[in-house]
Amino acid sequence: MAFPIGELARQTAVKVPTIRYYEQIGLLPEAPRSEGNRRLYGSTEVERLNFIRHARDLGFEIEDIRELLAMAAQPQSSCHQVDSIANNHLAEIERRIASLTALKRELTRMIEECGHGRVCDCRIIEALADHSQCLAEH
Amino acid sequence: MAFPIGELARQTAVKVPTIRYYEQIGLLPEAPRSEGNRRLYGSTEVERLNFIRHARDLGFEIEDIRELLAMAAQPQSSCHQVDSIANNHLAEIERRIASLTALKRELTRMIEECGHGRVCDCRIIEALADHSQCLAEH
DNA sequence: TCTTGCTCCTCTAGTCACTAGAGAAGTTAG
DNA sequence: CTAACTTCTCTAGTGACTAGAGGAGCAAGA
Repeated sequence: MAFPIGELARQTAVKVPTIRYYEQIGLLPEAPRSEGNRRLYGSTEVERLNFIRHARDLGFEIEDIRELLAMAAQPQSSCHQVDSIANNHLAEIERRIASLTALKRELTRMIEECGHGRVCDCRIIEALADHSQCLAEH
Repeated sequence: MAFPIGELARQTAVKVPTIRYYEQIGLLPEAPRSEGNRRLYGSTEVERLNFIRHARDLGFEIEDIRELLAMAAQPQSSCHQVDSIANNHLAEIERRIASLTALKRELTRMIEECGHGRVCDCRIIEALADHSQCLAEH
């Protein structure tokens, strides 16, 4: 029933030091200890840690996850707040995609214009140096 | 001709503590000082800092910028390395866009399935909790 | 000349989410 | 009994800044 931290790490694909870190910041409750002072876990912790890992994979921040866990613990309450966290996160992701796409366009253009010659003619260096080329102005 | 750090900050839109930080890590050379120990700058520093800021805006890491600056200082050498840094960076950006797009898809699906009712029926919480829904399996 | 308010100085510590490493102690297999 | 492995605690490092304390310089107005 009870297994040590390495086994929990294997079952959830979360590294051992990360699990200890999550305990330290209170994302996981303090684990009961064996006689030899090792942390002991059960299936509840596997579930909780999987929840955390999945949310992290999706890019949620630790504080978001803290809130999501608190809400998941109150199944009778409205999921309006859950929805709002997820929607905020989606908006943030969309912002990041848009900004990265703009960067990609600019970089691609810079690279295409580079004649692969000497640095003194390099369009990449030039584009970076030239104040007037900054992203804000596109 | 020579102006203080605040003026450099204004001209380049880089914050004062950031400029001092760049000097500390050697991205900017140590500035000469006035009698009252204030850093003094000229147009050379404006150009260098604009280059740095633009590269940072484009998402280049400090170490990349260090290399780009070193190359820009040798205008007779080949720009092959410049091209390679830019291309690596472009590939990294494309990876990030792809990964964010996958997250967006997953999040959108989760949000759409959420019936906006109680937490006990919330598809978002469920999707996060459910081990089998993890991204790796898509 | 004095004061007010701004800018600047150095230094330390905090952010986020871990990751690395040291040194000691418990556990398991042969 | 020993060797190899896992676990323990603790500290410090990562990247790229940001915040704050406490003190000094400087420019303009009364």
